[in-house]
Amino acid sequence: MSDISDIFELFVGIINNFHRAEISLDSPLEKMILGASTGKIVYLDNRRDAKGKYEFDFWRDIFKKFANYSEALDWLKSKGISEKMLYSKSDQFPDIVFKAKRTNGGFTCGSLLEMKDAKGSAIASFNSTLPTKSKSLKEVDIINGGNLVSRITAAFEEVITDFSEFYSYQRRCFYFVRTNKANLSKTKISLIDGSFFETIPTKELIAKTFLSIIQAHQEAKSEKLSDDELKHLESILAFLDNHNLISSSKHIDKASVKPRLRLMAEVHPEGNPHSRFYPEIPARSVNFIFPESDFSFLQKEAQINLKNLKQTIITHKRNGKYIVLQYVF
DNA sequence: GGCCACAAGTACAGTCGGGT
DNA sequence: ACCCGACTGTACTTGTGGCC
Repeated sequence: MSDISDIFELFVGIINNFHRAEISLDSPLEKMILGASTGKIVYLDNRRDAKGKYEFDFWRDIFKKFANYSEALDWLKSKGISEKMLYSKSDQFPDIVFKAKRTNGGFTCGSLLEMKDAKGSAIASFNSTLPTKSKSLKEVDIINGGNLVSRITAAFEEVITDFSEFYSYQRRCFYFVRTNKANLSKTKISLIDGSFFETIPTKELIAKTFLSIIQAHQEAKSEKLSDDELKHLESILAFLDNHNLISSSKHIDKASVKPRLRLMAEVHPEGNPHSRFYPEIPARSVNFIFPESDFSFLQKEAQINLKNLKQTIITHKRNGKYIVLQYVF
């Protein structure tokens, strides 16, 4: 499993900015992230607001390398990035890709980050991407049904050799989640390791979803499928692992409308660290939640100033223990 | 202990806008 | 122009805590 030191640094940066009162519990999540992580972002989904609202020019370092704007633009165009894309909001997964570091064997760091902001106490639904503990850029492209994210990331990383290794490198996923943003006495903010939401593999989750639809029909019609038929179905449904192919609208012969399946996921309270299942996470707190298996990393980072942070442990019903670094207002 | 009011959770549909 | 994902809004259902 790759190093999470960059995500830890991001968290420390966010806490420091809270301390300096540069941000508060109701600041935009993007402002919190962008203000704490300069120079390590190699894909940013909302380049428009970053520049317009948070004084963060995603392309600044690229432009610095060229004598003038048009030279930079020519280079970007050669990488498949049009002028129109520079400061747009692409609405793709993820919100942010962090820079991967090279090791002698391959890569480390380079995590993916997705933000979820909700007025109520439930985590905003996952619209198109089922949450997982890790994904490669290749998988990201499949989810998005295009290669915009990997194109921009690759341009930033200046990958020339070993692209396929870079492309299939498994990056850890983190979720920056706020709940109750409308009520500051209840607000909770957490940077959460993706494994918290992945208790069974996505492929299995999709297969079981369709199986459950079939079973619901069995019950509704009170017609039983045989065990053999169900087993056969299960093995067929195991093919359905490509989210993009499921959710794209379907051209059906002779039909004048195109059915469009939307795979959305809503977080069960047991999988929501901000729910009553986890009283260790109080209102008005900012948390970093990561698996116990990363504890050795924490010890390595112990020299970093942690004096304002409380350290506790929560137990996920299915995934075991998670360490929580916590700042409470 | 049961009822009620409100909060939390669930399940959708509708809208908007970016990318191709 | 078309395709599709993110975001928004809301109605309905379930859970909970206070009160009689």
